[in-house]
Amino acid sequence: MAQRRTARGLLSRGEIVDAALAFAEEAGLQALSLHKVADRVGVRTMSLYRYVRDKDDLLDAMGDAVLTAMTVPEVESMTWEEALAALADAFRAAVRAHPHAAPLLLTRRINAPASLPMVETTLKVLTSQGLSAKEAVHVLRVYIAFLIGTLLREVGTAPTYASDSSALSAGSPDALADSGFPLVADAATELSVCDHEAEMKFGLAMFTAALRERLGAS
Amino acid sequence: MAQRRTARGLLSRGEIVDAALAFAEEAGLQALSLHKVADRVGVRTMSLYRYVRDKDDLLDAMGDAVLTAMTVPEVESMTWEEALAALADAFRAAVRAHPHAAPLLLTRRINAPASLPMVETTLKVLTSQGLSAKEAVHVLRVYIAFLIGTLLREVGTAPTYASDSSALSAGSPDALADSGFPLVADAATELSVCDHEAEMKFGLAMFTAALRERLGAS
DNA sequence: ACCTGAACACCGTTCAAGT
DNA sequence: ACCTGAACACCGTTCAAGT
Repeated sequence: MAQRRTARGLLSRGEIVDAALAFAEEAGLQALSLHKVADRVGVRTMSLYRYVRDKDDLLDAMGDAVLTAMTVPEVESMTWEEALAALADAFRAAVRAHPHAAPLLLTRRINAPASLPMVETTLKVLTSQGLSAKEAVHVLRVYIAFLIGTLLREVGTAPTYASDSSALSAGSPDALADSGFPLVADAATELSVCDHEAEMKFGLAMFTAALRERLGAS
Repeated sequence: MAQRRTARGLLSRGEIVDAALAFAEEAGLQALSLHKVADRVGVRTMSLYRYVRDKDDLLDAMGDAVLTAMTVPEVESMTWEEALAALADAFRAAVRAHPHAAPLLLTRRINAPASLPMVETTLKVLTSQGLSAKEAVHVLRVYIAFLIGTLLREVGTAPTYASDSSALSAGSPDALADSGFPLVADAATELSVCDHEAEMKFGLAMFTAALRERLGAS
């Protein structure tokens, strides 16, 4: 073991985080343990503690890494509508690259510097349209809340991408049709299918419409 | 122990779920274990397995219970704007009643029948304004994504309601001002404060504006 | 039918010890 | 400085056993 280590060079925080991310995508986040990560990295569990304060610290670092890997688009030459769509796309791509790790950045406190490039660019788009810093922050929060809710739904199809089209609520159309709720029954077919990309586009269109009105009013 | 049991009557799934919810609010979700729940209920760990398949099954039941406790408002006499606001309010109240358990219903798959009353009422409001079942489902999903993202932010101030005003991203205004991102620095004050109720209202207003436009167009 | 004792493999984390 | 062995209290879960 010590040999394999020296052969590969020193252990590092980055190597540990990468191993943890790889493990999470293979086996799921619940299966992740420091013991398993250590195994994968070829080291004994306790060695991790030189690079990682905690299991929680590791989880934070994983979320951070996923967010850092996001490529923030160049928005200079775009309309604001295109820019917001491109930002959403880039965020979605980063999340989909690590669906099992995604909850770490979607649900843990985003206090990471890693989120700032995206925030900065979004604020640039919004303020370039005449919003004040204050208004831009409110609009940013609505935008992010929508993105998080939408991506959580997409990625919350937790176990290993079970099926591509997943229900909003109860499983089968039949269960919904027999639920005893007339409008749910009417919409059973629609409710039991979810095209994540289309839903994202639909929501972005609503968001854009609302923002356009707000911009016009100012 | 057996005495205490028979004195109180039989153990039940509901009693276990209630104890688990109470424990989660006191000690946090990460501290929740079947051993601790059993302790609280006055029983040995293994007794729980007669009422609960799994720890996961218990967590599902907890989320379900929180959602079931939601009082769906009577919307008959309201405008659709008021109805959507009342629904959001009711959902928010249910979530805030169990902030530590909230992630269970906000991030786990909502396949629960418990969500159907709220879905039914929302669909009623939307279709009453002339939306087709299909359109109503799309709009519903945007609405729910926004609510989930927003409430997750509010409640994600995880540990025991640490502070009422919480940051979107990096902690202190100072850290944001020194982040090297000019627009983030400009908005540092706004970014470091978050009035959750006001943000919810702001987002609902945007959602309502977008929906109004969509209704007018059809 | 309902609860328990004993036991399992596994977990996060510590501390003192090796090189 | 970096890694490890031994050990800790605690997990989720099982199985066979009590009443």
